[in-house]
Amino acid sequence: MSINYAILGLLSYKSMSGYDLKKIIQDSEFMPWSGNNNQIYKALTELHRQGLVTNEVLFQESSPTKKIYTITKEGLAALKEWILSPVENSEIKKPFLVHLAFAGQLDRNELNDLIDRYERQVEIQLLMSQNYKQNTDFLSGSTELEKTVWSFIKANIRRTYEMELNWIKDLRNAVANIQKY
Amino acid sequence: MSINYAILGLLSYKSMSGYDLKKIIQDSEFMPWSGNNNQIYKALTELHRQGLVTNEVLFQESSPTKKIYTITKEGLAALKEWILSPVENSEIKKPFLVHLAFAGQLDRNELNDLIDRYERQVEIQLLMSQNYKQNTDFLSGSTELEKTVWSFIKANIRRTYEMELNWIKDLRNAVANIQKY
DNA sequence: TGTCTCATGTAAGGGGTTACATGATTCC
DNA sequence: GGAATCATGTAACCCCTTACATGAGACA
Repeated sequence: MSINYAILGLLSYKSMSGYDLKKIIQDSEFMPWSGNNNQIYKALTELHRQGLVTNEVLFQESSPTKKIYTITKEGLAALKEWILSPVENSEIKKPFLVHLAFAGQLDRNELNDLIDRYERQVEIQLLMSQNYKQNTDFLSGSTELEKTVWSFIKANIRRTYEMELNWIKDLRNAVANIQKY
Repeated sequence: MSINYAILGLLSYKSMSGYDLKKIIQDSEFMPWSGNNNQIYKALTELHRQGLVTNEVLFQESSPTKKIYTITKEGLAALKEWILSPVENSEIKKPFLVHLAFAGQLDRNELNDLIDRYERQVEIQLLMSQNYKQNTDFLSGSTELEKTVWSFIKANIRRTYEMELNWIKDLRNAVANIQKY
């Protein structure tokens, strides 16, 4: 899954600059790219070379010149083809599970502390994902279908954190009920 | 989070060769490394250089010579320090969510098909994670604490897939109830 | 005065991936 | 005869990350 298709997808909603794309991708929780300059500007150069986007240079007073990118009909076709192509498997990295796997090295207090710290970490992530007022309202605003899928994307993230919090509580109880250490 | 600590952790359970470590890491669902040769053998060379492991060369008839790695007391100290160090945030990459974000490009049938295919994909992943008889029984076998944490690691993965399947069902219902496309 | 935002781009380095290399034994 | 397992290692490549570079205006 290349960032190029995510960029095409965002441009299918609205024409915008590399800088705008960068902010959206960086702030998004479900797009798995950091959105650093190198990625964005290299991707846009490549998409332009392939004729999937065009750009219009916009001179501004009191701000740097920017390039507004617009998706072409070839770009829309490539986007649709990609959306329907096989979906890569999810990748889930939870460093906590690796720490936990070797909890045999810890005493009771140290393990409880590790679990407590992880719980607070996940609570913070859940709060941030809920409080986050996206500057991407235009992305979820147009049709009823689009509103639905974007709300479900948010719900997917929220449920992931909620599941994790429930699991942590069960883990803590199970650990507390162990007699011998 | 470096693979080096995962290797130290595995060696804290049992001394073994790079080849053994490779198989365990490749087969494990929660250790986020592919476990290719380059990673494993480079990590072992580095751990050896740092004095965190020692190795013993073992000549065999009818099999290649192998090196059995054993964790040192410095290695155990480094491992424990790492387990108690701050846990990195989880990273969750779900390419399906990116496809879904641009579902506005699809008609009803195409979207339903996309959802159905993802559901089957997750069902298969859930089945594989359940049916998987680990050759790492020795890892979960020693103390009650270790048995508990390893069963919770498995449960975490299982619950992740179950949550996803529930979410897919809700998504399908919500999409079906949309009148206008 | 220093930091933030806007705006685009480059350079260096680190980590990961696949593929190559060897060679005996076992299984189909 | 061909593939898989055991076993260790190297080489080339790609992607991603951080940091550098420029420069004006706004805000504290």
